[in-house]
Amino acid sequence: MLDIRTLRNNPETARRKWASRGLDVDVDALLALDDRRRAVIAEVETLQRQRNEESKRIGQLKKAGEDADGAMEAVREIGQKISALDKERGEAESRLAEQLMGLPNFPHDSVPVGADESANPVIRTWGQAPEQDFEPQAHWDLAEKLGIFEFQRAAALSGAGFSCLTGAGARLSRALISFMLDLHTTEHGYTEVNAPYLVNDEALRGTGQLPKFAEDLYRLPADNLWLIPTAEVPLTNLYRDHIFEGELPVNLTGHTPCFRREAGAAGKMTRGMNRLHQFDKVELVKFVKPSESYEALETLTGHAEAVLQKLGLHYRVITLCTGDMGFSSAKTYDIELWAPGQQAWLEVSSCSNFEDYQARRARIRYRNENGKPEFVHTLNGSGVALPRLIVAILEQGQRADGSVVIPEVLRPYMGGLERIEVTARA
RNA sequence: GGAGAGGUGGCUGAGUGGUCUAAAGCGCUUGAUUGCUAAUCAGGUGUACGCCUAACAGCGUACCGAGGGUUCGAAUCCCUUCCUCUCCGCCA
Repeated sequence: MLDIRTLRNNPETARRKWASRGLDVDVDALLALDDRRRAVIAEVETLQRQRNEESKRIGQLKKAGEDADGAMEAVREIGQKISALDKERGEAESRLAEQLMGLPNFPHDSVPVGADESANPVIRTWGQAPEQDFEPQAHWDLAEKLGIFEFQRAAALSGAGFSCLTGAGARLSRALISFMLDLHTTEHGYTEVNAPYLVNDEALRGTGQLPKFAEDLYRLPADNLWLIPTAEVPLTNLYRDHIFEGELPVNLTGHTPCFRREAGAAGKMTRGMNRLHQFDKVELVKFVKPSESYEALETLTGHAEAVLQKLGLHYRVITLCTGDMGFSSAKTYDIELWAPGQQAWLEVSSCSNFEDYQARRARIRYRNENGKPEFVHTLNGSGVALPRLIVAILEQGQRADGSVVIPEVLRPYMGGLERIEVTARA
């Protein structure tokens, strides 16, 4: 959520920032609503002051044994005015808050302006495509031969969009989770968190999924809870309503499954493990002072890249343009892995600086140099998502005979296994 | 799931209708004093919003888990709800 005062002070900037995201926002209407809200507040508070003074006087009169009936009647009338105006105040405040909650963050000035993903610049590429003097297979074909996925059986349980890893596939998944968590906790300075997978409305409002994106989420109506679409939600909201007292920066990492309805994904690349309703992910979350957040975004992105570098995987980093950025973000880098079997780049991580947008919604603050509470900046990024990482390991690591080489850093987590062989299926 | 107890300022904890603009203690902080430390004394010590501003200055309003109600007036009475603790039951 943005600060209404920012809009008040710079309405033109606000219009321009939202326009760069393709939104035409009626800023004047918002400001008019804000004017009315403040006028009502001033009126209510004046009346409340009168009531306080008069009530106190009534108490004194009664104590002195004097007649207070007239005064009581007068205060009763004030009270009636207050309740009428107070209702109006509540309406004005909640209407303004709802409207602000529904508006996305401002893009940072360094973000390239563009309409859609075709305007996302590639800012660096790491490694190179493996030399494969054969026609590389897509992972869904490889998986079949390796006997490590059970798509059909998963679909029988839960429908399309669910995967089931078996044998070396399941172990690979577990190995990757351990490897990534170990890396982030021992070399990158993150604290590991094992957080709830079910959260309430308030948590989802804090990070920006609600109220606008309910259709992307799985909901449990009997308990009024939602399945998390990313660990960002529980990890960031761990510090909802908190004031940090000098312990910043705070860095959290955690592995969770993620649940997404993918309501708008019809027709997109959904074969194999490219896009699932449930997948595992290791997430990175940072709480930092505002002055440090853009430096922290570079660091965080580097931590996600380190995972891929240690695994020896070819990837690239792009900057999302204004039209392609997520709702709450001020600046986002996407990391994409090369999938030779599909001749495609697959997004495995999205690293964002939300500035104070989430912090204001979730009321996450710290004490600045003057001891005054101020909103922190929050960041997060996948470090990284499992399915597409496995896709890239399989497709980049495949050999002519269909076997797949396990990256060296993973072997200790795989009981020393060096390759997954085609004969693996029982 | 059943029975009971409880949620008050950074912490402990008083407060059952009108100087509560919340006692006291601890912590923190400023100053004084004693040659250092310590001790003692005096003062200060929350958050949000609004008004006014050069101001993180001043004035005001709200906030005693949350929401609603009664009342001239609510931390205090009533209702709803969330959470915590204890005991019992069930259970990985």
